[in-house]
Amino acid sequence: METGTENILMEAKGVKPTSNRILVARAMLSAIHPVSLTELETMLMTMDKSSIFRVLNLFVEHHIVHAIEDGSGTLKYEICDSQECSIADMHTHFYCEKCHKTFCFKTIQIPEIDLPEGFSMNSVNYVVKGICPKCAAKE
Amino acid sequence: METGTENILMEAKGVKPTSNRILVARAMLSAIHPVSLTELETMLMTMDKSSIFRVLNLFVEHHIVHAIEDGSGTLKYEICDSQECSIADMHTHFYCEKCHKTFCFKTIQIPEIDLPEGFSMNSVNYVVKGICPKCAAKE
DNA sequence: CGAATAAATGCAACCCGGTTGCACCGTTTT
DNA sequence: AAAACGGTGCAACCGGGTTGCATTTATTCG
Repeated sequence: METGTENILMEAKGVKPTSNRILVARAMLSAIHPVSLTELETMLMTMDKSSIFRVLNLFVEHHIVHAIEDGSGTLKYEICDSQECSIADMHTHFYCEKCHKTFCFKTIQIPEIDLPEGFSMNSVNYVVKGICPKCAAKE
Repeated sequence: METGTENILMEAKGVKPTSNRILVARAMLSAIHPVSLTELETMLMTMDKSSIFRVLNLFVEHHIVHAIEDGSGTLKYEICDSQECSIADMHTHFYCEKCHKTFCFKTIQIPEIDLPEGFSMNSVNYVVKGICPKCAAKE
């Protein structure tokens, strides 16, 4: 298999690029919206759900992808833009309640807040729910 | 049964205060943290899970309570403070990854963002994940 | 190189939160 | 009092997520 962006991503984070992992990474890179486990399952019919699940978890641990809770009830995943994928890199998401798609507002940073004394932050999730332009037009 | 805060809440929103609904409302008022369906189930052992579920959904529809996705995978519910419970009233939440409790930062408003053209907002969810003071001290 | 070891994968089964269909029961209406 | 309606409990279901285990694939080491 040819070495592509995927492998660079993984090797940079110390993850061995197995063929399955490359498949998952490619599928995610080709997706426009953040994808769910189930979506990946249908995209990668050669792979078992549990394998995809484990690859995703591995990726999350190694900050190759991050998980988004968009309020649909199912987790969505997307490739981290930056090497760090720290809180400052996290962006806002939008969940359309009509078409059930999740949008990334990559240009909109999550506004920071001051936590009360003693609380320490690991991650932030900022999701706006509403209607996307396409669905609004369909009315 | 004595008329209390619960009934006023419900009647103000046009919801008939049945005994079960009063039970759910009381349980939620007595809780410190936002509660899940399962937690309510153990608090109200006389009620069936599906009944609690339906009461919660009814309350959400009538803006008596709102649902929070704290990233634990299970929905949490809490009584709305204000009559309106509009976006401006929504506050920030904190999910402790150690003790799995959800905290309300009622004083911290969710910072607003400008959505791209065409997107309309119905609700916002802002959740910070990390470690709470109690769990940090236990180390 | 080939055996021993470790890692990755597929399969099947499971868990659990959420949800629904349906029958029953209590309340309201006429 | 009968009919209509809403609320409730029960049981069953659904689907996302997760795990145990056996098998395959890759890696290490003699």
